[in-house]
Amino acid sequence: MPQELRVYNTLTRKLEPFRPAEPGRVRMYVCGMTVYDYCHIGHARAMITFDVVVRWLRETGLDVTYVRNYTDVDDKIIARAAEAGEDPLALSARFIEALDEDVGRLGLLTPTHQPKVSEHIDDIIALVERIVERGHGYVVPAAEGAEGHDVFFSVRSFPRYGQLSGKNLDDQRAGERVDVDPRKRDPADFALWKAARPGEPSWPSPWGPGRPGWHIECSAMSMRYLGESFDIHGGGIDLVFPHHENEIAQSESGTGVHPFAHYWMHNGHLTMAHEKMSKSLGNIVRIRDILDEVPAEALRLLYVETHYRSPLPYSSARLVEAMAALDRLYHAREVLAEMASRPPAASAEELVRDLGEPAAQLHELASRFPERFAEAMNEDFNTSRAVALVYDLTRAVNRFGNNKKWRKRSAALAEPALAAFDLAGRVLGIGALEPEDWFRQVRERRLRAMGRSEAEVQALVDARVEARKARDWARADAIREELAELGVVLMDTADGTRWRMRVG
RNA sequence: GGCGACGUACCCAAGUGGUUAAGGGGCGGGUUUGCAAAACCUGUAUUCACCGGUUCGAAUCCGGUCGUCGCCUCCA
Repeated sequence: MPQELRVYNTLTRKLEPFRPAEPGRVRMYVCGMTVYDYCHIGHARAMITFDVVVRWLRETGLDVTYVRNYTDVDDKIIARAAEAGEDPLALSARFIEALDEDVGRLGLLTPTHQPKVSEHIDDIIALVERIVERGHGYVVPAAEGAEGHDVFFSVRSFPRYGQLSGKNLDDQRAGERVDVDPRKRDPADFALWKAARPGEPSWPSPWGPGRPGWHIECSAMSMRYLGESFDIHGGGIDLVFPHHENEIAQSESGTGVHPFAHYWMHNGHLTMAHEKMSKSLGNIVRIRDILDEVPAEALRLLYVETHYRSPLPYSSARLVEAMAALDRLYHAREVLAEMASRPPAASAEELVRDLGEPAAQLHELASRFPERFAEAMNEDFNTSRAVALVYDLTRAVNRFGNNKKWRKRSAALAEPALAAFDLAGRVLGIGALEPEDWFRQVRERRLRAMGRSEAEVQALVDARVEARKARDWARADAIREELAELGVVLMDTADGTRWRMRVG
């Protein structure tokens, strides 16, 4: 490894050398989704960000335990279920299924553990009890309409409160926008346990029937699978406050162990026309809808082209650009496949000596790729730089491959280049497909959008081939025009006519 | 009001003290082609929002101005 991995830690606002508590082993928790609706492409950014993090950590040989939860007990779920007249847990189960489907289509790794709140109520109750016993939580009678008691966390009992988000309790204007619950000792106190109202899902507890507050589930579930102190805690930047701040406060108060998590990583938001994309603004694009339009790799590429901490302005035009770039990348992979299919005629060194600059450049870029890639990834997961390396290699391959004779004797040069693409594919999830699979995915989606069938296009292509054989250029060009209107791009090569769908 | 981030070419986006300011898309020119397409070559920022300052040297550090955005309330 050329250099040690450095990670930006929200807690210290600095790049820090990454050193897991147990050498060789990484424990990582990422806040997953509250499952009350279909996931949007902003959620996809968070999931892809941490997917790449896990992939890179594993690539460097670390044994990563990766936990991503489903929050399936929550006020919003209850509200949504009430509207639909559905059981809240049935509703969340439905959206967990949908989420899993999206995750599969995005090509995301399956986390080591995917705990659900509803299956960890005992852990949560036990943690709340510890917090209360240690004097950081207090029990108050339930609000009107509910029976039993609520339990609140006392932020003033935790001196480090505000450390993660850089907030000072005395500077906040709690209560300015929302009325403060008079039962709270401090406006910033938050619920650990909520007494149940009639009809709400509830579990028995020492404080009467109720359910967990919003933040406690992540504390309890991360401890269950990773212990009371672990390496990385991730999530969207919007979770820094209050969610993660509260997680730290309640976790460390309950266990007395510090730190709860060593490295806090937060991904920047996806924005829509300079606006945050969120359910409350109603400007959401669902993952599943986008994946009907473009292959998952296009979305992944769009995401990894920007550093994970920067805001990412989304637009469908950028998705088309990403597809254009992938077309070029897969062209290179086709060239490499052809090169590799021939028996090796010479060593890489001989080829470099005989074929000059294009061979030398290809050899240099391919053989040094792993080290440069590692350098980029080790700098706080600089996928932007890593992607640039892939493009550099892509160009070198295509340049070399423009010489048909060279292709036939250069298996030795193809090998390290293919290994480089494999590495990028494993870690970034781009360029990982077989070229024909990529072109097919684009073709299927575009044809569907145009309402055309492959056979229909093929018939026109065949007709044009006949016209060309007869040297009837006018007819051939007319057919090409017709195909162009369907978004079909033709390529007349020595081996015959091929066609592709235009990406945009 | 508090806290924080950002402003790099036509668009997107790396670079955060010192070789010619990565890379992608687009656009112009060329090679190739029956003509195209694809691919490749080449041109696209003497300059990094603006103004001061520190320094031998700054897109990079400091101060100010303008602008955009986020968090402080549910949010990936």
